[in-house]
Amino acid sequence: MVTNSKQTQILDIAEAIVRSRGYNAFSYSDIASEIGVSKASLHHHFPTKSDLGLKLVERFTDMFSGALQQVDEQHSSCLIKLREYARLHEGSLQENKMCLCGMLAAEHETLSQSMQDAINGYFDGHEHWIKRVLLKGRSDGELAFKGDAGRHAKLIASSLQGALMIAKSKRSMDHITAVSSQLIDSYRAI
Amino acid sequence: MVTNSKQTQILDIAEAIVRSRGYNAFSYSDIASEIGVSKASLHHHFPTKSDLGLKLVERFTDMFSGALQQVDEQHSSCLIKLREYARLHEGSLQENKMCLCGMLAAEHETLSQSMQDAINGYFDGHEHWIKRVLLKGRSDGELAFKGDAGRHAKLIASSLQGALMIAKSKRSMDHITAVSSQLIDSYRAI
DNA sequence: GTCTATAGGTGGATAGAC
DNA sequence: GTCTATCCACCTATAGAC
Repeated sequence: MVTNSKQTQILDIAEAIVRSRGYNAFSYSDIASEIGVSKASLHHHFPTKSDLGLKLVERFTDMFSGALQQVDEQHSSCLIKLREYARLHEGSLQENKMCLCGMLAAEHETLSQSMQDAINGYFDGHEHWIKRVLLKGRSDGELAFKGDAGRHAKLIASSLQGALMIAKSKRSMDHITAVSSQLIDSYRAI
Repeated sequence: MVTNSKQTQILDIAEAIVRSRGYNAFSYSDIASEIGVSKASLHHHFPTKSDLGLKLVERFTDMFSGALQQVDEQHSSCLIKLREYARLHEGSLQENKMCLCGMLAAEHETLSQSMQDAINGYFDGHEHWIKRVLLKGRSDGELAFKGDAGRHAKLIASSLQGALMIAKSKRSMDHITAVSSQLIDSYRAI
């Protein structure tokens, strides 16, 4: 895939704004003034705001999938995989940004059906990945937890999304690192 | 405090809209059409949107404090207190609504300073309450967890906020109940 | 692909009559 | 306290020239 530089530039700026202020608080005008083109030009690349929003979600989902694949390739330890998963969220807050899909989940009811579906798909993918890591880690004796792995996966994904939201609101790296490291500690065997 | 019925009515409707669609996706016009008054009348009661928003947060914080106080009075078991805390969040989703302050935390950067401060105060209060319950529960031998109670309090508050957000997005009571009950299981002694 | 111009709508907020 | 009328800024989106 060749990265059309103009579209990429638009998506980059749009993503940054949405992740810090939300979908309903951003406009084509914000992007236009930031990259120095007219609003009409933006409509040439993304006819409607919903088109742009959907691309944002798809690109973010792909990006995160790639990151998780890299984690899978670079680490065999499931404890470390889990820690890397948490760190991906911590990194988000260093730029004072939420997870794109976490932000959009809050605004879910105001979005187009296609965006809603894509967002839910994002979370399903996360739960699936975490569940797989948990099961493998437990059978390896590296992770310890009681009960259904799927429920734990939901808990882990939810914790990090909630932690990001609260930490961003408090502008507190301390909050996200506390939650992140406490979470890992809770699943470490021994 | 006598409840001025008109202001209460306005706040009730505003809260319902914000908790389902968010602060930036709601307008005086939405409230006006729902209760059958003009926008100008609303401005008489709440001069600016930010005034209205601040009252919403203050009222919600008071309401939740009252609920927690009731939990403290009605239950001596810290395990049950914790479960009741989680249930307060589950109840929210039954009307397909987020926690007011969770929703506003996502939109935090777009809000007035006074609203931002009030929202952060809400979360501080929660962490404080949970931490106290955790410490008492552990010393009673009813709850079990390793490490700092403050970090666990942050984890618990974050989990439920995140679970609400994802569950609402998926319209899945299953998601919030899974997280809620898994969370309680994790802190139960034995 | 980019622009100017503009349409058509809605946002929060105010003036002033009743 | 409530209304109508109105202001002005901003929104998403389109038309049509270059």
